[in-house]
Order: sequence, then C-alpha cells, then structure tokens
Amino acid sequence: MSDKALKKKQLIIEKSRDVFARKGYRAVTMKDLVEACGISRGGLYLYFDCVEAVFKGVIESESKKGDPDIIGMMPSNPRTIDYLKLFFHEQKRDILRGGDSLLSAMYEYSFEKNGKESEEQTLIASQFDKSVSFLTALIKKGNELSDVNCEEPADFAMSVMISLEGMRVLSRCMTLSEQMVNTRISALLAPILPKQQ
Amino acid sequence: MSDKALKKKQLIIEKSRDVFARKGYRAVTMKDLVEACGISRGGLYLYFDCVEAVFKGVIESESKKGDPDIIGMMPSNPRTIDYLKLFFHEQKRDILRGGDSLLSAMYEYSFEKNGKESEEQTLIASQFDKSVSFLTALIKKGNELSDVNCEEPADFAMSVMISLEGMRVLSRCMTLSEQMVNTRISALLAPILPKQQ
Amino acid sequence: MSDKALKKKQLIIEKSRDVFARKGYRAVTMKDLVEACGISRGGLYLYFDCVEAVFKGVIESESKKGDPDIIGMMPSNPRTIDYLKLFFHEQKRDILRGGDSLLSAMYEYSFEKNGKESEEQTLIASQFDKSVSFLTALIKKGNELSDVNCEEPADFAMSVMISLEGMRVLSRCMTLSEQMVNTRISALLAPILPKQQ
Amino acid sequence: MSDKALKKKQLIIEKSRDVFARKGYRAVTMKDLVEACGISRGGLYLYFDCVEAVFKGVIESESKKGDPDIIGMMPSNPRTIDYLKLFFHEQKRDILRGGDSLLSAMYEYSFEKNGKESEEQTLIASQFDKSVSFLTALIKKGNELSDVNCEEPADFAMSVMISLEGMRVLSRCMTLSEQMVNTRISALLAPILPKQQ
DNA sequence: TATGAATGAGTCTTCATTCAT
DNA sequence: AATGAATGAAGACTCATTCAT
Repeated sequence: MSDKALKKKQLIIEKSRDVFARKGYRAVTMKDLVEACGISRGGLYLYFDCVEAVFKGVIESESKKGDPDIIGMMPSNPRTIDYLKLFFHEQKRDILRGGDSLLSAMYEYSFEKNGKESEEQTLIASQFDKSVSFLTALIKKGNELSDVNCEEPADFAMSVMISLEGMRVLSRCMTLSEQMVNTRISALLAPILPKQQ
Repeated sequence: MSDKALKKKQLIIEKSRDVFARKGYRAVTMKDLVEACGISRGGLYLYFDCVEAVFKGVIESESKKGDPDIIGMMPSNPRTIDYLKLFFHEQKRDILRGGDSLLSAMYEYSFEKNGKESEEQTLIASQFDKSVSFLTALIKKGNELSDVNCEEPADFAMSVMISLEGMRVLSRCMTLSEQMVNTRISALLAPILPKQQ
Repeated sequence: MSDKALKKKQLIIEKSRDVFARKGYRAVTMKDLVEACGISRGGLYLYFDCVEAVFKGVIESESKKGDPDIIGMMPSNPRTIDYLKLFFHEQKRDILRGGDSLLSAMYEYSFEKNGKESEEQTLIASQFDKSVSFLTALIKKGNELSDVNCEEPADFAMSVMISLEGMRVLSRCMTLSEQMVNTRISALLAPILPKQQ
Repeated sequence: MSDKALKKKQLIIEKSRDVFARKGYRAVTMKDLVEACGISRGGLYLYFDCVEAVFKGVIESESKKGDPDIIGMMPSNPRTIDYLKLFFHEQKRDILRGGDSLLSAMYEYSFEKNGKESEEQTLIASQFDKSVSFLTALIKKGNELSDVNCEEPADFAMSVMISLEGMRVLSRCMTLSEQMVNTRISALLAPILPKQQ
C-alpha cells in the first residue's frame, strides 16, 4: 500500500474513532463512517471491507498510540513508586474519560465475539491481561527496590485491575465522581505502600 | 388488562429472556422474539411496541424475581454474617453464570442510554446502587450486632460492589475460574470479618 | 405453505416468466421482477430468496405445463405417425416462438452452471435428454407397428434432436422462416417414413 | 493510432479473450479485464469505452484469426473433398473445444442484441451465414469437379450447419463424446460423398 | 384477540466511469 | 499515455411496523 493510501487509511481511522466512541460498535453503520470521514460510500470500501474492519483498525491504532505512554516514560525515573503513580494516574484518566472513550464499543464487540466460541481472546480480555502483567512486573520491581511491599504481586495486580475495570465500566453507565475514584485508587494502593509519611 | 392478557405478556417475557441472554440487546430483532415466542408478528405488537419494550419487560420481571431471594429470607435468620454469605454466594453465582445471563444485554442497553443525555438512570446504575444500598444496610446491621466490624459501611460496600462488577463484566469477555472468584470474594470480606484463627 | 401463498407464488412465477423471456437470465434483477409482479421488494422475498430461485420456479412451472401436451394427447390416437407429427409440430412451434420463449434464459443459465463443475445436469441437457428419450420410444413403437422404419431409433432420435436444437437456438439469434423450418423438418422425417403415398 | 497503441490494444484483446471464454459475456466486469490485462482502469478506458467495446474487439480479432485457416489453404490443393474434410475437422475441433471457446459469450451477446430490435445481424447469425456460404461454395465447386454429388448445395449446407450449430451449443451445456461427434459428422457428409463401399 | 402477508425505508456492497496527477 | 483513487448510482437484502382478515 502506498504512502498516500496509508495516510488516507489513518484519516479514516481517526474520524471513525469518534463515531465508535459516540455510538458504540453495533449501532455504527457504514453510512455513519462515510459521513464522518467525508468520503463516498465506495471510497470507504477501497480501504475497509466492513464496519468490523474499520473498528479493528481503530483499535489497533489506539493500542499503538496508548502503549508508549507509560512504558516510554519509565526509563527516566529511578523510583518504582513513581511509575505506579503514573500508571494509576492513566487508569484514573481513562476511567473518568466519559463519552470520549472506546470502552463501550470494545465491550459490545467483546460481548459479541465471546458468544461465538472462537479461539481468539476478546479485546477486553487481552487488554486486561496486558495490564495485569504490566502491573505485576512493576510491583515485583518495586519489591526488589523496597519501594513497595507486596507478598503476592500477581494476585494483588489482578485484584487491583478488577476493581479498576469495575470502575471503568460503571463510569460508562453512571457518573463516578473524581473524588470517589481518587479514594478508591488510594485504598487499592495503600496495602503495598510503605507505612506513613 | 385482563388476566389472560397478563399471562400472555408473561409468556412473551419468559421466552424473550433467553433470546436477550443469548444475543445481547442490539442484535435482537422482532423476528427473533416472534420465533422464540411462537406467536405472530402482529400478536407481539399487541403487547409490546418494540424490542425495547420487551426488553424493559424482561428486566422488570427479572428484578421482581431476583429481589425476594435474599430480602425475603432475611427475617428468618438472626446472624448477619449468614446473610452476607448468602449475598456473596448469589453474587458469585451471577458472576459465573456465563451465557445464561442478561448482563451483556443490560450493558449494551445501558451504554446506549448513557450516550443520550437522558435524566433516567441506566439499568446498570440502578442495579448497582441498589446492591450498594443493600450491602451497606447489611453491614450496618452487622456492626450493631458485632457480627462484623466495619468503620465505613457505605464506602466499604461501594468498594466491594465495584470489584464484583469488575468480575461480572470480565466474565462475559473471558473465562474466570471459580477458584479465582472464591479467592477474590474471600479477600473482599476478610477485612470486616471478626479475627479468628 | 398455505393455499393463498401458493397462488401468490404462482402469480409471481407467471409474471416473472415474461421478464425472463424478454431479458434472458443474467440481465434480470429483483427490481425487474418486483415491478413486473406489482408487489413490493420485501414482498417478493417472502416467496423467493433470489432471482435464481424465481427462475427455477418458472422453469419448474413451465415443465409441468409443457409435459402433458404431447403425452396426454397420445392415448387417443392409434397411429404412431400422428404422434410423430404432433411432436414435430410442437417442436416447430417452439422454434418459431421467438421472443416469447425462455430459451435464451435457459441457455444463459445453463452456460453459467456448466462452467462451475457441478454434478447436476444443466437445464438444457436434461430437457434435451428427455426429448431424445421420448422420440426414441416413439420411433420404437412405430417400428413395432410398421408405421415407420428406422434401424437405429436412438441414433436417429439424437440426430434429429440435434438439428432441432440447432434451429431452436439459431432462431433466437436470427430470423428463420417458417418455410425453411418446414422443409428441414420434412427432410429429417423423410428417411423413416414409408416410401410414397 | 500509433503503432505502439495498436500493440497495446492487441494485448488487451488477447488477455481479455480468455476472460470472456471463461466467464461468458454478461458476467465480465471492467475489473476482470483490468486484472487480466495487468493495466490500470484508466488505461483500459484509453483504448476501449466499455466491456462491450472490448468484446467486439475480441470477436473481430478472432474472426481475422480464424478466417485464413481454411480459405488460405485452399488454393494449394486440387481436391475439394480434402477441403471438406479440413472444414469438418475444424468444426469438430470447435465443437469439442469446451471451456476455451467464446461461444457462450457470443450467444449471450447475440441473445441480448436480438432482443433489442436492431437492424444489425447478431454475431451468431453473421458467423452462421458465412459458414453456410462458404460450405455452399465448396460443394458447388465439388460438384463441378465431380468430387461430390449434391443437388441442392445451399439447402444441404444449411442443413449441415444447423446440425453442427446444434452440437456446438449443446457441447456448452453437456458433454458430447468425440465418438458421437464423429458419427454425426460422417452421417452428415455421407449423402454427397461418392458411393464407394 | 390473533394472524401473517405486505410494505418501504434503510443498509450493505459492487461497479462503470471520471479525473487529478 | 498511464495511473488508480474517488464517486455515486444501482442492485441485493433485511427489518420494524402496519393492516386486512
């Protein structure tokens, strides 16, 4: 695919992203995408076969965009505890992001895929697993450096991510106050932080 | 509405429930419902205006069915801790229920409704709030009876329900082992249970 | 299927027949059929899944209609030679029928099906084989009754039907004069007819 | 048109020929041709306005190619009977050619054109007439040389070509054995060949 | 009440044709 | 000359909803 075509594809993905964020997955039609992108019906088909293909493109693009945020920033700072804060800060931002997020669409898509007994992991599952792994690794490192103190890192990470996922998904169905999210996150972190200061 | 009509409505609701459990909300068509109910297209319209109306009926019926289980049983038993166990047992069952549950459909529906800025609470929100209130009340009672020891019942209940909701929704996108759910629930309850060993 | 539905199906088939006779097979769209039948798009789909299904219906109906003509008339007359004349008369009518015939459509359809290596015989092939068998049987009977004299009935029938098929298909691409067809048919029959009278 | 352009046109025609032989006429799209030719969409339009134009080009090229075979060879040989054999040999080859032939496409095209009452002769008709004329001339010559003996050359040629056309078109809808075609052709020729035993 | 045939609007998808580069 | 991205019209198909019976 030519360079120009790649740019066009990227443009479609960016414009479509907002449509999925606004309408979820199932409710989105080719017409919605075509209108959001300002191209013709046939034009969209030059780059994507169907709504699902566009959605996959959006997700892939999103994950490329999202990944570097934390991992990229890590080497510059020596204390694990700061990575942890960064990680939770990102999680909080994601939870409170509201209508701008792809989460609803991802859940709709995952619900649908989970129904059909396919081998593949759902989007939600793979993202969840990735986060658990990352957090586990972070805590193990923190243990080594005595930044944190956690006896069962994998277990702890899982329990934390479950809570965060609960807030994330609830925030798409009701209003969660920033205050409440702050309180929750503090409570989650407390057990492994060094007592006092 | 005549008695016969009510029965018919109930029949439609029961048959339709399975369709929503299987296909979610958005994917369900009038045809699906008509076929599942074994009645005519016109017949369905006599009782419900659209798919959404049937779904609302299903949800309402479900909540009537679900509510009494625990609350109805409470008066007969003196120890709060047993209610708690019952409550968590139900939650666990719900989390592990898999494809038979309406959860996916309820989320799809709530996502959709949350998008449009309507005044009404989403299904998920109202169910969540109800559970938090119930659990809060239970713990307060437990405090009084010294069955449990919890300084911030509302706060604690919220935090517990968030975790449970996380597991509930994740279980529709990936496989959660019963073992893991047991461990999680025990960990959630531990802080307020009387120390024993 | 109810009686009424069968009638409707028959109506669609009759109206559609003319469309196929006029436009052939490949050029016919659902829209053409819908307009010819005076029903709605959706209405047609209640009875037929696609253009091909309608066409198959037309062909089936046609063959039911066509079959009795000759065979039904046979018992009433003792002399084979008259059946032969009747058979050839029908063939001639079919050849000269012009634009009212389904032949073009059947060829288009058979060309298409013959391309894909399917097990099934093409329409044209099965009709051809049927005619050859029928004519063979007729001539054998005629031999018995000494109405005609033909040493190789199967061979002869095949050769006759090939000629008739040639005329049939050519008549859809050019004008064949009735006179010419008469001459041809007489020439085909001559070898087996009793000399003179 | 420049020499280079002519070559390009010829290339398109050659590549497209196979597409028409494989898919017939109506089923062929510009995309098919573009892909078969390995040129751009726009490129094809520089030389041909539409699919029909390419098809006409293919047919014209084909007839130029086919014509010389027999006629060109004739002067070098004194005995008519050998030309006849050559002619029938070619016919037989054409009948048995199967999927490589343009016949289906030509019939589809002729059916379509015959439908619209245009003045022009259909492809099939003009090819048929040409063959009849040629065979008639051949037989007349044969009569003169006493190579064959045929009282009504035009009539005879017509009847022979009708049979051949019947076999040709049937062979696109069913399998004709080479044996059968041989037998048929011998039977057709027999009446005018010098008795020999 | 109950039926299910019928409608037509809406979506998906393909394709001939154009046009800026 | 040549490219191939882009267009939009046209066809296939589905579905919520209505209505005569």
